[in-house]
Amino acid sequence: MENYLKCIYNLYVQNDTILLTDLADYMNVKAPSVNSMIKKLAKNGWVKYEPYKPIKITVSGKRRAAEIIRKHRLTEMFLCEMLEFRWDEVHHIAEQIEHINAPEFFERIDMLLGYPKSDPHGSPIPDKYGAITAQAYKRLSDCAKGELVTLKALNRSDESLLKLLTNKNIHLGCTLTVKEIEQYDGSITLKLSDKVYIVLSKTVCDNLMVL
Amino acid sequence: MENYLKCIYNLYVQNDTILLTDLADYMNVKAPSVNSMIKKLAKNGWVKYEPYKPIKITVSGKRRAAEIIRKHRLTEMFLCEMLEFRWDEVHHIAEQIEHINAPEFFERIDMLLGYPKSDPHGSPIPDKYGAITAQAYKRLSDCAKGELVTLKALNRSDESLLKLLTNKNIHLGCTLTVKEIEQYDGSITLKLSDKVYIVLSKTVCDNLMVL
DNA sequence: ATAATAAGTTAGACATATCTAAAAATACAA
DNA sequence: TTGTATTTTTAGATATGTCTAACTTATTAT
Ligand SMILES: [Mn+2]
Ligand SMILES: [Mn+2]
Ligand SMILES: [Mn+2]
Ligand SMILES: [Mn+2]
Repeated sequence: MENYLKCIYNLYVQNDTILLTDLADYMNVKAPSVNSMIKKLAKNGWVKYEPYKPIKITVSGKRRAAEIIRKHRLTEMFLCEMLEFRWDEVHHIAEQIEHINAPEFFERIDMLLGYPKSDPHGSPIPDKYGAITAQAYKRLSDCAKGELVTLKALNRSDESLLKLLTNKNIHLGCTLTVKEIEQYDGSITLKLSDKVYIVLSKTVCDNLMVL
Repeated sequence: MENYLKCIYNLYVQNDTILLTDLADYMNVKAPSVNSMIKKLAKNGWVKYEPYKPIKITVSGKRRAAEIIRKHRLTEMFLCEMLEFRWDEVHHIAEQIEHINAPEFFERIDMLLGYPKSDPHGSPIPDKYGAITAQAYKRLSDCAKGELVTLKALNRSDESLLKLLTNKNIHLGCTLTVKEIEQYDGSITLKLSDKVYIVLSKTVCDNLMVL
């Protein structure tokens, strides 16, 4: 249920109402599984369900989702900061630890980390009341030629994207100058440092959030 | 399955063969639940099962149990040492985290803690191959009048026992002198420090392992 | 040795979470 | 508007882990 709710929340951020089919795709289950789970979530008051209508997350659902996302992101931060994992190694562990029911545990982790505001991928960590501070970042792919920006967060942090970025020496906080934008496919040539130039595809740049 | 196996291991330490009924009691489930679970554990080669015979844990079962116990005890140690939880607060959290499937996670915790040999209750932490170093401690209740001993471990670490000890200022490593043994009920008067004398019941002393 | 008690097993139920196949409702498009 | 495609739902199966009630086997005591 927690994984469903988290997924619903993520889809909701992109689009107010959610198609059962999309949820099934993201969860890697079939439509009937989602259909029956949604009814349970609705019973808990976390989503609004009416037959044949798209799914809507409720206020209490958002709060509940934020709790789980908070645990996930605090865990990822803990793994990177305290246990020195790389940013591409933490997600699958956090995916498990986020379900641990022990508020004091996450409170202590939070304290130990000095109350971080974002996770190792730049995503905001909800506070313990479920409030998430919106980030005013823009896509690197929306930047103009000549702009100098700082990498602040990733949109989706698939392991393969993280590895690609690591290989190219790109990390949160690094500064990028847009040198060239290819009209044909939207790929961007960036200046990373003094003599280091790299080319990133549009697909990659869509997922890099900068300021 | 992991909780069953851990429980089987704990019972095995006390008694080579295990009664299904005892396991049911410890697991807080009914006999038919144990009966069906035992068959699954047997399929995995972790226990030997023959109808109407007592349960025997196999070598591979012991190794598997030790893995889980290792995760449990490392977690408890981490909670006390790094997150500053008290020894009576850690068990229920460890009971959950022991099921996390992420060997690298526990390796890092182990490293961060400096490869501890025992948990906050003095129980030995199995190494990553499942080997447990036996402890040569004796019960405080088996000590003679006049003996001076050090508290090394607890036999069973129920939250209520831990709280009782904390209230009386007794912790691992503290030295105790046996001053008086009451013939009637086996209760013991101990000298804790210069002018601090306390009385502990036989039941408590049975669970205090000393050297 | 027999009866009583304890321990273990089976059958059948329920809850959870998943699936496939088929049916129903809705949306879209010619 | 009418047919096609998409989305959602239902029915029925499978798997896991639990339960109660009833039955069987083993142990213990007289
Ligand atoms: Mn993640
Ligand atoms: Mn998860
Ligand atoms: Mn414990
Ligand atoms: Mn457990």
